Amino acid sequence: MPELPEVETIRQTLRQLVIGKEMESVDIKWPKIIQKPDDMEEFKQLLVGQTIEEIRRKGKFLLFDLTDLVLVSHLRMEGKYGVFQKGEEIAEHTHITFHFVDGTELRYRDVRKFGTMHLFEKGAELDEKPLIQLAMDPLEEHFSFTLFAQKIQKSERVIKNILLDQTVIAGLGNIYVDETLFLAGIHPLRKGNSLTLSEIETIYQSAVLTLQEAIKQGGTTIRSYVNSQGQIGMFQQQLHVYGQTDKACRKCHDKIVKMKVNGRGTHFCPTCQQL
DNA sequence: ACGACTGTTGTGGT
DNA sequence: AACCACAACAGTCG
Repeated sequence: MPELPEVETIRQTLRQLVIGKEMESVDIKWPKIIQKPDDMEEFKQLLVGQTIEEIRRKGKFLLFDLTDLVLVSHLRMEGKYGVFQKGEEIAEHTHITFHFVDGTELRYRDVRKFGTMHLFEKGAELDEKPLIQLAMDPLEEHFSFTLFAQKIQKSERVIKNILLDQTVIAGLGNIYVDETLFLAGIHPLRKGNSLTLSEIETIYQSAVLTLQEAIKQGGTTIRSYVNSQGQIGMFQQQLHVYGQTDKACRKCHDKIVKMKVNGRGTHFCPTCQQL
């Protein structure tokens, strides 16, 4: 489900609901979500008494800064957070519940159970999986365009695949890669090593614009995404290519085409994005 | 009714 | 290095 704009919206909505809250206990219904530590009892024990001080985001990861620890959470396809009063009805597919001392609780729901959580000592989170290989995300202030361009220009892979690679640029998923390439006017099958510096610059700027606008709209809801307050996103109304198969291109009125690239559905305008 | 497809990522084989 | 098939799951759509 969520790509950078959805995760950022979740971060912003969740912050207001849980900052300053102290955990009393944790319930785990689907242990495989907990990747670190290995022992789920240890995960629970470590969290007791920890207070949520801040929530950060890196790419599609949420980082909960706690008193002494950092909880790194990836929502994969369907992960969601919500805050409830103790005793409120528990929605289906609720797998993890963080009980706070004030009687509220943070619940993690995930229909497909693909999400992951890793718990680290403060400061260690960037030196190990899953964050160690993660590239910078394009909304970071010190994003290195030079490094980004180098990685693209020495690659034989097609640009669609490169942009989905979180070790090259973090935060883009299937929706925003297709939208970024449309805005940039670049065909998804262009090889990395065929792109000029100027084209890569255009791609980077298109990504930033697309992501910033999507965040303004609270993300994209295709079928199930909601933020931490249960609200859907609005950016789906502004999609130019993703999910627009056979519709008229909003720029040139040619038909949007869908094809498979590396197993992923890929949408583009054959007129605006030529090889 | 059933296979194909889905906003993600990791692994193992070639 | 990089692609493919497949895996983890559950729901929806044609």
